[in-house]
Amino acid sequence: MRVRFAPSPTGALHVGGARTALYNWFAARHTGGTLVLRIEDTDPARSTPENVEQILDALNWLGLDYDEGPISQVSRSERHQEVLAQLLDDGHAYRSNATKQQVDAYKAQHGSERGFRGESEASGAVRLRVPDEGASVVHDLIRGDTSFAHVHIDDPVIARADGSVLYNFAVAIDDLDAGITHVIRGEDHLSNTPKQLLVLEALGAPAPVYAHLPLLHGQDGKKLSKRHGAASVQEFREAGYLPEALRNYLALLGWGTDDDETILSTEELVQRFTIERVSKNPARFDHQKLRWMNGRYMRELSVEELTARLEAFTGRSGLRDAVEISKEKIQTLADFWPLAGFIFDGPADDPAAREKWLDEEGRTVLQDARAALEPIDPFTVEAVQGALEAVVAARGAKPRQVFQPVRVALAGRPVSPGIFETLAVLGREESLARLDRAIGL
RNA sequence: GCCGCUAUCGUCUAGGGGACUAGGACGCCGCCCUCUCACGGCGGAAACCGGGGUUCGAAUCCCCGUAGCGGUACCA
Repeated sequence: MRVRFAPSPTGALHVGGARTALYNWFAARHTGGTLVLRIEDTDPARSTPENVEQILDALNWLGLDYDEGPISQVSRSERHQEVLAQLLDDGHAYRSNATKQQVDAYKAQHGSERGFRGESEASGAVRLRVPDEGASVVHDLIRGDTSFAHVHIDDPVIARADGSVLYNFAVAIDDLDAGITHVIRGEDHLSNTPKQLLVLEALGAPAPVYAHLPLLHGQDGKKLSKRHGAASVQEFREAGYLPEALRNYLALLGWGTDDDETILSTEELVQRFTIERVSKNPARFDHQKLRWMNGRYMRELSVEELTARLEAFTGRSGLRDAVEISKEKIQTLADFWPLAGFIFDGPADDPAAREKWLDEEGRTVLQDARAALEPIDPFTVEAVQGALEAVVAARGAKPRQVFQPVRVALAGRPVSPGIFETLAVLGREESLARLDRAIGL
């Protein structure tokens, strides 16, 4: 099996494109086949080298490698011109100066039962001659056979007047030359497939097998875009998601196993993936489920590994102890600093929390707590826990009436990792200093 | 408008004629655990788009309708 991922460098790699890349990668790795990366840059107005770089970067971060490429589509223009000349020569294509208005007028005149057919002229854009009779059938592994009657298809422009080729032509030639056996791409390409089939047929060349993936939508059912929050792979990376979690989530958007397993490692995904099991209906992207899944993946990492990722993500070092006591409470890498940053940068400033927990009574609690903690050595989780529980007992208070003021004194906010663990990580000196500062307020 | 694709809980899905009082996951609700927030455990509410067929029997097959989406570019 030879498959390809062929993004157009007109912007960042979006999750829809990433999902397409992932499925191609699964198909190739599952069968021991080959994945070709091709950059569809035939639109000079929208394609930039920066975007190519960004796409390559995103694929790399996602952990998707390829066996051939990246090859630029424009780099193959010599070959494209050769085929174009051949089609012009043997009458499968012709030049035409017909404008959009003329095409519309033609169709208005002939009704819906007749696609546009132009006259051969000496100059102009190149159009492919579509037969009046018959139909092109797309053989699709996901959708079965879909038939498109030729009478409904306009003679498509396959090259601009300046000679540069267009997508529906280039894609057919490039897939053919690359020996692509299975074209796995988004469903938005299904309706244009007969035009590509017609190019191949004019050449007497064989067609690949297709697999048109259902599209991805935002939570509102509309096409996924910026309005839905993160939409590009880069944005998910910056939002603190793990590539392995994103792979798992994306894999399940349009594909599932017969036993409906949810957490599947990349190895399992490769082993179990088959195109035939891809769903036919469009899927909505659910950030909440991704978040949940990302949390699962983070908790499965060792403290060492998670620390390494968090240090890379935050650009800080010495995070290990803080990571260890925060691990169960965060779902993304970005959640860490808001939760545990106070350990390094000092208490956060939360007036509402101070007002609620560091009132007159709260400060007497802190004095008791300070007195109980002061003599402790070594300053371990067990030791501080014993000391604070003794304070609770001595005051006849509810546990939270003691723990919350201490928490706010240390963290500045009412939410933090476990209070005993936090004390132990901060150490005796720093803990007492923070209590003193809060008492003095 | 025309052409095409699709249609199971709010969302992702399992299901491919009888195993369906329709299963799982996220989310939601309740309870438990508990120093906050989480994590974890237990329980609950929640769906076969509508109408015709085919069949002894339809979520599963066919047709029509409806809805959503895609295409209809000298974009990809």
